[in-house]
Amino acid sequence: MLRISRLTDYATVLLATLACEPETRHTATSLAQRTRLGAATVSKILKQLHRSGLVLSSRGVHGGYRLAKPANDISAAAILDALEGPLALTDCAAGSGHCDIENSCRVGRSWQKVNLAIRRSLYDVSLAQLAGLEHKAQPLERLPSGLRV
Amino acid sequence: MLRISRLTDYATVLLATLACEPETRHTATSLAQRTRLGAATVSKILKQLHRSGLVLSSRGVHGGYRLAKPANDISAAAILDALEGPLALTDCAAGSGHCDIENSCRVGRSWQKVNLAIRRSLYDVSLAQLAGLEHKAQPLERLPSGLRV
DNA sequence: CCAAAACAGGACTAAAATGGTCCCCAATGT
DNA sequence: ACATTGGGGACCATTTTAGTCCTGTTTTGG
Repeated sequence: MLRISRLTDYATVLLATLACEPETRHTATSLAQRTRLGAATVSKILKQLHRSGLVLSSRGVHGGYRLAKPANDISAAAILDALEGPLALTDCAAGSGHCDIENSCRVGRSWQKVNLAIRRSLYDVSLAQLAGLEHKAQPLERLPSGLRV
Repeated sequence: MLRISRLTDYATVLLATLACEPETRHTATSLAQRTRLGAATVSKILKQLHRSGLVLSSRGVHGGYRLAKPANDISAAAILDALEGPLALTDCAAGSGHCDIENSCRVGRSWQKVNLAIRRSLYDVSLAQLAGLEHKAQPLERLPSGLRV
């Protein structure tokens, strides 16, 4: 139940690897070797992370990827968002909205609260923590306006 | 991202409907009409809820379903568990365990913390709240031993 | 004792999401 | 130039999901 996709899991591993050496450039190939994931898959994920602004990239002979921000400033929620887009817990919450049922709509509203609670949990975990680089607990970026889990 | 299945959403609607009249028996057919969901689908969900012990059923001419417990004692987590089984946020966490990668394992451990935080959020929402029958906030059943989100 | 009403269990199928691979293009540095 | 590396998709196989249907079983009432 309520699982994140495998790609998102991989993304976390990749980001954690980057977080260990934030200064150096890492090519998709080298990251694939380190993590034992398929090269094509790794590349795909990194592209996505780049689109979402979590990593910086440079092309060419000495190109590669590195974190766009300190690992402390990247939340689990941001990683989830990057890979799995702005979906909500329920269809109803996603907003396309043809919620015929009176009763269900009350329910739908309540799921939003759950959404929010979950999202808050995700915001409270940083990449540094996920990577085990944690030094001490530290206040993280706060929930922005749009609330979707 | 991180969405619950549609069936689980339906289940919530059904349970909310039952919660409105906890004393009376409701047939699958009548619930289907009230909620405008397919009769077969509703039936399937109710059977599952029965297997999980969230509703009581009786057969025969005047049979039907009703809540097994007060709506305040049914948590969102219990509903999720009933419909989506004991899966975890990540494969790694689900435990079949051939986590080759050193790095990822550290990550996997950390996802567990996130799991726990999310699960706690889900335990703190009752069916009564989801159904909008809430009177006042009230301490709910506490997290049992097994921790999986 | 039979028939109708309801639930129980599970098989089956169509549709959608997921994960993985490949291909061709653009940039960069030697 | 050319080798290297990322960028953007298309594409396909597999799995998951959701919905339906069929064949019991239990209960009640006539």
